[in-house]
Amino acid sequence: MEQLLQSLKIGINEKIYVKDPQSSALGKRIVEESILMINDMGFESFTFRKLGVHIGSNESSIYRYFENKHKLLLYLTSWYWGWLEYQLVFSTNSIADPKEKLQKAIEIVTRATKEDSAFSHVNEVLLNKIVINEYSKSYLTKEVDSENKEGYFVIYKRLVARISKMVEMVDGDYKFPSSLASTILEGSLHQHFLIDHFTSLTDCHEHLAPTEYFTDLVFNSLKTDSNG
Amino acid sequence: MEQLLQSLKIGINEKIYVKDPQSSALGKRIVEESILMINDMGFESFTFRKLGVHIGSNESSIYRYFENKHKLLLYLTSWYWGWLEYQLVFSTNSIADPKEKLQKAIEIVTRATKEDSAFSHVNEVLLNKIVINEYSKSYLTKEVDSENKEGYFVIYKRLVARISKMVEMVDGDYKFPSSLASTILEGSLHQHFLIDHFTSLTDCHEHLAPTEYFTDLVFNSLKTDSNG
DNA sequence: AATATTCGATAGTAATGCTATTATATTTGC
DNA sequence: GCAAATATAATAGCATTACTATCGAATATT
Repeated sequence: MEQLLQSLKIGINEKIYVKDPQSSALGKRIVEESILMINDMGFESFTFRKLGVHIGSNESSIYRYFENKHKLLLYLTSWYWGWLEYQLVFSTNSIADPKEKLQKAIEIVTRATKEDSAFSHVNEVLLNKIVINEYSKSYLTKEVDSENKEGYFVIYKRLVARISKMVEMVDGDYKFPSSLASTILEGSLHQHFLIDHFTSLTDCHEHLAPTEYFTDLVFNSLKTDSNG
Repeated sequence: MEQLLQSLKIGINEKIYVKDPQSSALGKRIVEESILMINDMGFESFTFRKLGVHIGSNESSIYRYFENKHKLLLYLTSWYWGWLEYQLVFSTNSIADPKEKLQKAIEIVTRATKEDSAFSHVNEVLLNKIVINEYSKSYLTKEVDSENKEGYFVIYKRLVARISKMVEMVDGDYKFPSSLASTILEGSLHQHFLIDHFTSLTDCHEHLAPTEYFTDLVFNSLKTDSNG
């Protein structure tokens, strides 16, 4: 696993960046430190000027990598979904039984990221928190449609499509495989947010994870050989 | 219904505004026109200066009603949830059968707002769109916890609690009533967003509304007299 | 008629979100 | 080992944003 991950490069739409941040030390620092800063101060307060000061570099240098902070957020979240997709494919690949496969998929995408895999400059634990707190801001904009056309959300869409297909493999008659898949992904982020800030709005907590909730939700919705 | 609605005043936490916008003509115009503008240009591009120009009033006058545009968003969304709560209570009040009651509740909170009830200066159709596109920005901030303590989200929380209780009335053994309730509310906003911008991520559309999806999801999760 | 209250107008400030230019490193290709 | 290409740093500048403060005029209240 480690070796595989060492050589993993997540393919991100080239239009998202001006210059590939993976291509230089400064680019990597921008990604690395922006994750820490956005996590600490939130996306709204985060600016390229502050990032420049933080990494001892210049604001204008950062603009050579990303047009603006919105694009940086698109980059970071794309990276996260690509990373998650990789884990999903890797972990479910060898599972033949559709139910078991879907169960594993739910587990992968709904669990909290607990360990930084240390194979890159990206801190996945913090990035997971950024995705929970900031992802929806990347698409809740007036530019969604044009950015969608440009392919800025392909990785996320592919991930939903993969889960949707797994749902179909379990129950070909189910009417809402895509809605269910998007509910799992987006709903999981939401439940994790609720655990942190609105405990009264969720039943999930440390010992009853979102994974249990979504597993229950999904397998009660699908007719399987054993229960239908 | 009309008469009841005429006299309806949605009780919004006084800390959200500096001066009650319902208390003056200017206040009402601020609310009224901000809904149109946020809908047109999105919350990010919307500013008090632009609103001032739009309503032929002064920026500083708007600040006498709301500290900043974030508070205005909190006000608008609170108003929306209060309005929805009213409809929920009104429509489910007389229903005795728990399943039927829950079914009705799902219908109320997941449907798209299609008509402006015309009893106030608030355009509910546009406000519904604002909630779909902007609501999560009101809580995905670094200030959530303190604002939650101040009671800025009470209406929304009460709405989730109401639905959660209805779920419990249908199946007292179900382990995730609050998570399910929050999934219905938040997931519904998300499905409506997907219908508008990411059709491949949802199975819902004009003739298969989110209501059908969530009804299916909920009643498959709950053990009821008839199916369990 | 006196007095609050409200509102409009103007001004000002620090920060944001950039862009442009120039100078200095650093890498690389020969 | 040197020149050319490229990358980065430093500085400046600009329009806009998100306010705050002050003052006077209009309006409502008693």
